Amino acid sequence: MRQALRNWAFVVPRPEQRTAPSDVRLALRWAERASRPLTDLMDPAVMRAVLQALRLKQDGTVAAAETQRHQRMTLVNAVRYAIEQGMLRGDPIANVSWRIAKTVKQVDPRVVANPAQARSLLCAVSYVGSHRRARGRRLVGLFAGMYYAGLRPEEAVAVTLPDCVLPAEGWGRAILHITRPQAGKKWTDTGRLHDECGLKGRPLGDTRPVPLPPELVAQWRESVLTFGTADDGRLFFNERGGILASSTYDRVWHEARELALPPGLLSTPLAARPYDLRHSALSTWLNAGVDPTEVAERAGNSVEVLMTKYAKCLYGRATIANQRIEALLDEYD
DNA sequence: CCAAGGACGCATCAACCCCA
DNA sequence: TGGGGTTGATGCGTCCTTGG
Repeated sequence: MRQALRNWAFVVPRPEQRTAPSDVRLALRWAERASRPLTDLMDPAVMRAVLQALRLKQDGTVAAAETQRHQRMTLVNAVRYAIEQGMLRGDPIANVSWRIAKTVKQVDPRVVANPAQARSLLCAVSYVGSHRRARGRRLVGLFAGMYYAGLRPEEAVAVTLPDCVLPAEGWGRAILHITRPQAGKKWTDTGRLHDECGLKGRPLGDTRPVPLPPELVAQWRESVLTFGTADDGRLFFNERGGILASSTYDRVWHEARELALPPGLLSTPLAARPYDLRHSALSTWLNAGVDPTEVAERAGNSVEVLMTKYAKCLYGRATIANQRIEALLDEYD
């Protein structure tokens, strides 16, 4: 739905003020008046021009392949609906031969940070912002959770103290069950910036236990001691105790990157985005020889996706496999 | 294997808040 | 009261599962 509404931006003139429901009606009426007849789409030349236009962004430059795909998807759905309503006789898109832009499906190995780089990045996070307001210090644990436990950002943002087992020594555990995807105030049921829903691709109420390495447990314990938790028990929160917006931690991350990385690495894709910490975590585990089934379980995705997505990052696995086979054969020598 | 579909993330600028 | 610190809104981009 959000995607569909987004595409109205191509039709509706950008409003100077917030769009109230009555304005939507006005906009739809305007679109009706300003549009060409639907049947014009049956002319392949017109259809081709429409497809061509969907390749561009509002500023006129070519959009990313995934974005092009989404724009086209929305059009295909609209056309299907028109056919269903008897407003079009045939499928105008089928008449136009059109190649969909190729998209990259694998993780770029250059984004993966090694443990030393990850540690210095996390350390740098604590130096971001003033010490008193602690813009960075408050978020060290958030990023640590993405790196040491492979959490997705929206999972890390939602972690609460009651869901964690944080022993003084050794491994801990967190039970993930809700996430806080950022949707925008206009689109949530509650009218707040974030929605509350179940884990990605799973029914509401489903949970995923995630083991927490000792280094992370220590980090989170310290965070709770220093900053406490939000009213609802969340470990990480903004200055006013609210849910962290992606723009908030993204800014901190970029400042930390500038502090931690030498100029030569700063311009590379190395850990460019917070999500790359998760990529780093998963590829590190796989290369350490952890069973892919176990990695997939901890990460919360399927083995198939895991292995195809991280194919380019798996340079150490063949060696490990060879060693294991050799050891097994030696045993029976 | 690949396209579809939906959910989520990131960049950037505007707006707001807080404190000296 | 002004300016730095911080969060919010929005358009574009990515991740990942499903189903043919």
